[in-house]
Amino acid sequence: MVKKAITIRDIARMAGVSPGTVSRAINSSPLVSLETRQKVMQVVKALNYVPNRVAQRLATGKTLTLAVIVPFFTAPSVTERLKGVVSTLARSRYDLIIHNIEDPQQRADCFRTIPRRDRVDGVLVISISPTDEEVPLLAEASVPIVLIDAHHPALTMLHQITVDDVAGGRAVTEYLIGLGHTRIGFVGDPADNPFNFTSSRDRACGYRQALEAAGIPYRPEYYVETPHGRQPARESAKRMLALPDRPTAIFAASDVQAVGVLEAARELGVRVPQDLSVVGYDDVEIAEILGLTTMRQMLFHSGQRGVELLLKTLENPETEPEYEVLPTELVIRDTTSPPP
Amino acid sequence: MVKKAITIRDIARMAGVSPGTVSRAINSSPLVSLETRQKVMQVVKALNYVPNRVAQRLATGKTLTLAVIVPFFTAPSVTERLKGVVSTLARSRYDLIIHNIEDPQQRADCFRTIPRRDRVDGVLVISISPTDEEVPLLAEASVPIVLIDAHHPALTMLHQITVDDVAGGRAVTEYLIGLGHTRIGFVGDPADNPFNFTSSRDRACGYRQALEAAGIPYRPEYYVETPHGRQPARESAKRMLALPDRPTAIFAASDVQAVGVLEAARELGVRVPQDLSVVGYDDVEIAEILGLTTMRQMLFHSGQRGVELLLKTLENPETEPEYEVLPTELVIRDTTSPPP
DNA sequence: GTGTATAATGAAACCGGTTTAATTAAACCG
DNA sequence: CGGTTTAATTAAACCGGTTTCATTATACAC
Repeated sequence: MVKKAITIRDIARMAGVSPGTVSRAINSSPLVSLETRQKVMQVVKALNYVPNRVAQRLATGKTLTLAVIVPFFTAPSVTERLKGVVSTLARSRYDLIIHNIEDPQQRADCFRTIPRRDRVDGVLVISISPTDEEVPLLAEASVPIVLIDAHHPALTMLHQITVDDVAGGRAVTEYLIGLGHTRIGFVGDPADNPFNFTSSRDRACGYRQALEAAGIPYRPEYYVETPHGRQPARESAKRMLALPDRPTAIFAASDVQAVGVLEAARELGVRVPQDLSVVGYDDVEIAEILGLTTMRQMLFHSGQRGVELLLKTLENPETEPEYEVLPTELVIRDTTSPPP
Repeated sequence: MVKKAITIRDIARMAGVSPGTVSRAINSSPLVSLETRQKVMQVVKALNYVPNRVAQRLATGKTLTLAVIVPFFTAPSVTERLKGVVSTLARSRYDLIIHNIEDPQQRADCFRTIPRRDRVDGVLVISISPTDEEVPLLAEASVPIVLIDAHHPALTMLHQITVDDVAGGRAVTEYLIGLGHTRIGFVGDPADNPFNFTSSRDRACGYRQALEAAGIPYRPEYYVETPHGRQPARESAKRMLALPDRPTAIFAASDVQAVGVLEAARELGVRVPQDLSVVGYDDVEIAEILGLTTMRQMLFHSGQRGVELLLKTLENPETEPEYEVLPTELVIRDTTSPPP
């Protein structure tokens, strides 16, 4: 039943050569004669022999495997980045192992155990900014690491691909202010969260900056933090829209949350964009479908670029670390207009 | 710079025992005294030693890795199944490597090279039904394989988790007929495609069965095959809705395509559901957001279940292969009504 | 024809663990 | 107290490749 796998020694015996020669023949080393190579390859073909990957890895010290660490990949923006990674890697000879982080414990384990030479050749981290305690783990890792949509000022030895979320948040808010809005709400994730997600926090920061610059006082009742997801955003938005002096525009820290805001408006009979402008962030597919005004990020491209940098570094370890700030672009659709 | 990794022999030397004893101590074998174990563990702790994974794999013959093969995971339904897989696996000790198939060549390579004992301990295949030529490859694979949303009658030795798409397609069509519709269109994927995707084909089959059973003649102009995706579906739907005798209902083979149909209707000023009923398939998140009537599949659950079966089989290779047909459920929302 | 560089191959070490077989030490028993 | 189990440990083989080093065969030069 369990047919014994054939090994390089079997091939060697049948071809009448030594295992070393078989290895050389297979790996197209110049140290083997054409005649011998053909003889070996013939046997290889006949027995349908494929070298044992694990043995190769042990012998060469290369795993030919990369890891990607993603937070609980429920958010479409994360999935989209992941697509960029997977798609770009499809054309390389590397395997990709995916590590899903659903709680802080897993996260700690991952950062400690994954970036090791005996497990993978390189690591991509998506949307998880390292905490100060995690910095040394990553800084001293024995394999190259690339942060995508994540960053830490102390990690200058790593490639980092980010977006300037503060500027993005500011731009969205300035756009709304430019339309004439002064009562502008913000619906985002908790700034203080166990995963150290920074994007919502940064966008909120830009939001405040823009308000301040325009001389619009910050009103706490217009700022709400809510667990990520559509439903929580909807509930929060409903409460905000029930205020006596409700906002005329709401900036959501992600498209997913913007959808929640739209649903809240619909439920309460608040018309969009006549009574309420809504802006999201990310420009995932749903935004286009719903005609949502949003700040576009290069999600797919960020994954793609991360892989490129990682592969480049694997080829040439001396590659200078890059700190790339990807551009964003405001996509104006049907959910924004001047205030009533 | 490249700090040499510490090996089990280093630990052995420092603890004053043999490598074998260290191995046993680490793996909590009963063949080591409490005293020795403590001594060893102390050194392990001090040097922060972690056994080399690759060496372990070679020595034990277990890879502690599973592979999942997914078709070019752009479709939300596939992503959703994958989430079920990843999420369920998070609590196990297995790594997951993901293989993305974007063209028939990759597919052939995958089926040939992945299901090998030296690469992974088990394989999950999502939404790719094997062709007749691929059957022997899978049947004779040396590791357990589970098909999710895929099937082949000859593969009775594999676990298969499917949905009865014919019945599902029939049910959707019967529902529309029950509402009074007789001019019912179908928008689906090409039945004949290089990936051997069968779901659209099967749903179309159910569609025809239902029409026939109701004595409604099948009209070729109401049946269209179009590349997967929103835009192609939109264009096809626009053509269908421009017919002099346009359908009063359209059944789309997936929610993604149903969205395209909705967009087409909006563009042409056809009101949904008053002038046109639209039904999708899958019940991905967008369906709920848009209020789309659709046939719900247990997407996440299918991934979860696939992992469960695979893990069970890995634990006990004698496990009887299961052929599970997951139920579907028609979710009626706002895009369907009796014909005008 | 001898000496030497070159090409091709084989033998053996190695990667870093696990596991079996052999060995030693302690415990038990009549 | 000698003989036999039993427990704990070591030594060595093994997993299946790659690679270094030594060896042999061939070609070439003088």
